[in-house]
Amino acid sequence: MEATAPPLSRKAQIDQTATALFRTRGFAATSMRELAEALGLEAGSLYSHIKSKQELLHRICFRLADDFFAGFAAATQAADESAATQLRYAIESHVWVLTQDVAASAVFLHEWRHLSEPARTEFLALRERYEVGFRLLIQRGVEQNDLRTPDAAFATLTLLASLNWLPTWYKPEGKMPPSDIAHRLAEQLLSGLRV
Amino acid sequence: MEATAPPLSRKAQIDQTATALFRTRGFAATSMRELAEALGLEAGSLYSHIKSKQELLHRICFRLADDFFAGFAAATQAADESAATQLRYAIESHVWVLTQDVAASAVFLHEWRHLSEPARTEFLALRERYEVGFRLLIQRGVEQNDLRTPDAAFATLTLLASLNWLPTWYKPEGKMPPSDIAHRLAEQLLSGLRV
DNA sequence: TAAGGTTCCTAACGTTCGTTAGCAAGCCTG
DNA sequence: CAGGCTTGCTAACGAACGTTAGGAACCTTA
Repeated sequence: MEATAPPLSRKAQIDQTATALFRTRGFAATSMRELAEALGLEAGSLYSHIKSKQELLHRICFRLADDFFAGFAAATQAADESAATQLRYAIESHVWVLTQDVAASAVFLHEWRHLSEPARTEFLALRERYEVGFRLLIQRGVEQNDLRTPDAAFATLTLLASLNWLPTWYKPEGKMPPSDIAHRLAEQLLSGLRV
Repeated sequence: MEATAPPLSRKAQIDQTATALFRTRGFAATSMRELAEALGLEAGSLYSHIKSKQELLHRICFRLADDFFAGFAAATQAADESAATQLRYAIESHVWVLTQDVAASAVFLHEWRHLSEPARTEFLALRERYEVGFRLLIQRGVEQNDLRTPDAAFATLTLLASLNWLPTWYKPEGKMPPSDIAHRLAEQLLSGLRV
């Protein structure tokens, strides 16, 4: 546990404020003047720290992509675990990353379309690769008779959909800690509703 | 089956094109000049048919809200059905509305935040009311021992999340007809993945 | 004390934005 | 054929946009 968080660099403060604004207002509807005012600056001053508005979005999106991949790699590195168990770990890791920075997650999930090329194409390729990781886990789980689904690709999409809706309702100050949320989500998605 | 669709009024054409642009570009990032060009018009000409850009978004969002409520009402009117069965019908209705106009659905789900007040607040109230409808079905299903979940509110959110992700990947020209998608989604969400 | 980096300012640039005004051609209805 | 509705144009409005230039404080390090 850290006693006090180290003071954020000015650049990090800008990233953080931009993330919050991009989340609530959307990237296109957030002006640099709004962002500057939220930081107590004039608009032009921002450009002593950043190169462009686009750079802000790029950093937010790709930093989170890194986090998701790192978490997935850690969740699936234990080769002696069953695919179903690895899937549970991957789900919990995904939820963990989402809850660690809900604002950045929301931007990651909804504002990537405003990335300019070639970043946008690169981003989509990363997302596709991440989804494939989940799909392979589900397929292996089916082969090992631990999971059951008529269509692994279909199941993957709905599973990630359920997880990715979380930033729209999750409040960090809520009663349920992220670990509980992760566990409950994994349980429900793996077990369904039916008796 | 209709032999030929009636020609769309100019206003309806504008709505349709605006929906497609709002979906792919986002509301804020779509200019009236872009919209006009997609229709083969000059920007000023649009205002012979509509009052404002905001009006376009308003009509798209609230028309779809009407469709969702109408479908839900039809799905749950048979009082002799169990809650679990009504839930299945409601899921299938939801998927049906989504697939009938994927572009409008995507706008409905992602661009409502750009509604100006008081429309935005009104919209959120409608969405809340809709979610309550689903939550009550799940709760009744649990009471009737047809469904099982530790937290009905939680289950409702993940269920709608799975459904609402559909417009991001559904292609109308795909092989799977909407009725199959609806059935499969309902099956998976009610049964889960586990053997 | 000198040098260099960090931080922020004012002022302005060219562009694009949503929207309006005024006008005109074509159409259906009487 | 007259009236009005639909449809579309050109031209322009004030405002807001992202970004840049040039300068001035301040802090740290040599």
